[in-house]
Amino acid sequence: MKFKSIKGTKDILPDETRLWQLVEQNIRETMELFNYKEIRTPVFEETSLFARSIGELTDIVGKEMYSFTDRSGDSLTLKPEMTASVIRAYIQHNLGEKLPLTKVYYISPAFRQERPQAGRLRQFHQFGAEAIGGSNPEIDAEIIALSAAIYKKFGIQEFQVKINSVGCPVCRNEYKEKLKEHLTKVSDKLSIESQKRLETNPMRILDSKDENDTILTHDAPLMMHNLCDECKNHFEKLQEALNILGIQYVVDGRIVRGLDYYTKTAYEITSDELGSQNALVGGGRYDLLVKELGGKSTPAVGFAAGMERLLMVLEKRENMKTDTQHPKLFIASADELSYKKVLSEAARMRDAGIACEIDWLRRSLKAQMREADRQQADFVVVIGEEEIKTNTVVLKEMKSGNQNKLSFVELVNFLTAKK
RNA sequence: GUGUCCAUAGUUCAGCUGGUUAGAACGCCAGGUUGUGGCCCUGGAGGUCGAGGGUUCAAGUCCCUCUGGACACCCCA
Repeated sequence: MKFKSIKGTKDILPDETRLWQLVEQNIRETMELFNYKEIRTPVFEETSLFARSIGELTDIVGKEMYSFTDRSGDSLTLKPEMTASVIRAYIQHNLGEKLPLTKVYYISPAFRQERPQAGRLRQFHQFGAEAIGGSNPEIDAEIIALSAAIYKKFGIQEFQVKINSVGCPVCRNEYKEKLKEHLTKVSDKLSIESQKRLETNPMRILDSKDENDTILTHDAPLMMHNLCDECKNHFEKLQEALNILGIQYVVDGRIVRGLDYYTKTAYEITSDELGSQNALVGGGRYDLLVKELGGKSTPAVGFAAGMERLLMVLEKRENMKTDTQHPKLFIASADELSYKKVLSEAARMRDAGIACEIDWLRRSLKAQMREADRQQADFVVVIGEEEIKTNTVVLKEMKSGNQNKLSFVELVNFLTAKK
């Protein structure tokens, strides 16, 4: 085969789009229930936007982003996530001046050049929300509640909300030293991967998948036990708010974030029904990002979730039957001469807002009936010499097989009433 | 980036230790009373056996490389 979709990308075929539309619609409804408004940003941005937000040090930049140079020599990047783009738009359009608290949501493709595996593609789709301009822990709780509400709307109950606090620059730096000191004592017993992490990102050792690492770090200090007064208070108030909102959660001190702009609340929603990549949602507070990207210091909190992962969970339950798109009426022609009348009737139906289909391949009547059945048309009319002469049609209801005679005018009225 | 497994019709798969024109089911097309679908019956189309090299008298079947897929590690914005 000459052309194939790029590694790690997928076509969403006509048989699948109905489900996607339904899922998107449910996400929108829930977002709007919480009064978040949709924002759409371009698929590509200046590379430096992401380099800046992610931090040039990590090997994400350059290694896992789709970056390219355009003809004017500018380095551009297909967005690997939405938050940076949303914040860029927030700053660029001074959204904070119109509204002290900006609440936006998105559904968007994103691109990362990683090795594909279960729940991981190179072009994937994210939905998420950001609340920009508020520092109160109740907003963090709302974001968590909103993300959980979306899964509940789909009837998914089997997920875990795990919360943690990653502190702020003040308490986190102190904590990092303490952690490093602790881990260095057992460094020779850690996995090779974790020994490397001790240099690059010691907090990641806490969520290592190596069982032995987990045992070795069972008494390691956790950020949540080393918070400054302000962060500690925020974390307590968050839990209070979650209790009021009736959100089931567990505190998991091993949830970490790799980037410095994250502050205080960090949370994940995970599912056992996914593979190794078991996170449905990742989110939290990022009070330092707006300023980092050139805006004025503005607190913000948000979440991002994977569409494909949501669909993976949905596909495991059979109750997700979607009503397939189908024409209301199929107009068959009995003979070659009547084809013109079929065309004009189809146009008349569509003008009247009645979804209709005809046979474009000039097949036999039998084949047309088969086609009407396959298309799941509710009704079929056959137009031939007789019908044209008498100005009537026989309307067949496919489900029952019943047929009755109508004039062309009555046909439109009948079907309009059936809409 | 690393590892394991995999790659045959549109789809799901069969093809034994290498041996004549590569099969099945479903799907698709056409017929089975000349103006009526589903079920059933009959027939048909459709495959450079992922690509390229090699071993052999002979390769879908063995070997190598590449590409792609699945899963895990890594990474995780």
